[in-house]
Amino acid sequence: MRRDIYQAIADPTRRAIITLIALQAMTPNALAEHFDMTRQAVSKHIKILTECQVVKQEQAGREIYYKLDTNKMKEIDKWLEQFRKIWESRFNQLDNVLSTIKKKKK
Amino acid sequence: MRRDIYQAIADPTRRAIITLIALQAMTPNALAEHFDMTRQAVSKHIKILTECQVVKQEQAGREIYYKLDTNKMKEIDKWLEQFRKIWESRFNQLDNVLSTIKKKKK
DNA sequence: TATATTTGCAACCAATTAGTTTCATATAAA
DNA sequence: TTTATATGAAACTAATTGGTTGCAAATATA
Repeated sequence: MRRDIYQAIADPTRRAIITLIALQAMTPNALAEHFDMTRQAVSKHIKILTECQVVKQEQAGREIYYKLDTNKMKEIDKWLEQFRKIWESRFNQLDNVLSTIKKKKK
Repeated sequence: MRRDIYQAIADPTRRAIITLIALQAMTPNALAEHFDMTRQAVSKHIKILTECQVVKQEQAGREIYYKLDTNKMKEIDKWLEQFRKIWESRFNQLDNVLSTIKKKKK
């Protein structure tokens, strides 16, 4: 099983979970209310996010609050760095201008 | 079939392809030489990247040069924006300091 | 023209994924 | 103590994924 941050964010439900807990720590039950699937399905996503170290947990009695661990998100940001240089370059912008002109001519 | 940028970058081979063509446009055959799999397998990855609009192609006789279209990469960057605010915040940094102290105590 | 090269596509297959239902355990509340 | 609630884990399933081989079409080269 591949368990990395890229695989973690590949699923739309997991991305939604990440966004939700980024705003505020939540229990699996509270999270599940936001989705049209069983609590167990959501829990499986949480498990994957935990394995990928995208979330941290905090036990409070029988409840478990999940919150975001931003370190792995930074990893994606770091990977994007190499492309940022390209899309910020003048050459690339010129390329975009040219393709816009092409589209207008059609 | 889900075909979005997040699914596109989920596979390590596809991420490698993206990095390679970001440096210079390449044909499928040239790309395939970098991987330990058949040319057809690489071509299938290229097809997915095309469907996700991560790559653009340029025909040159019977050869097809694939190059990166950075627009979709920007989309990831945009999604990360909401978390950037968190990991750059003082509160989060304090949180990291505290967890570092905890680890040291162990 | 005959042959070689570059490419995409279809059929197939094993492993993985994302969901389900069922169940066990731990904690809280009556 | 009994009952309700919160959670995780296991077993199962259908769909998807990532690879393979084989083939057809288009273009280049001898």
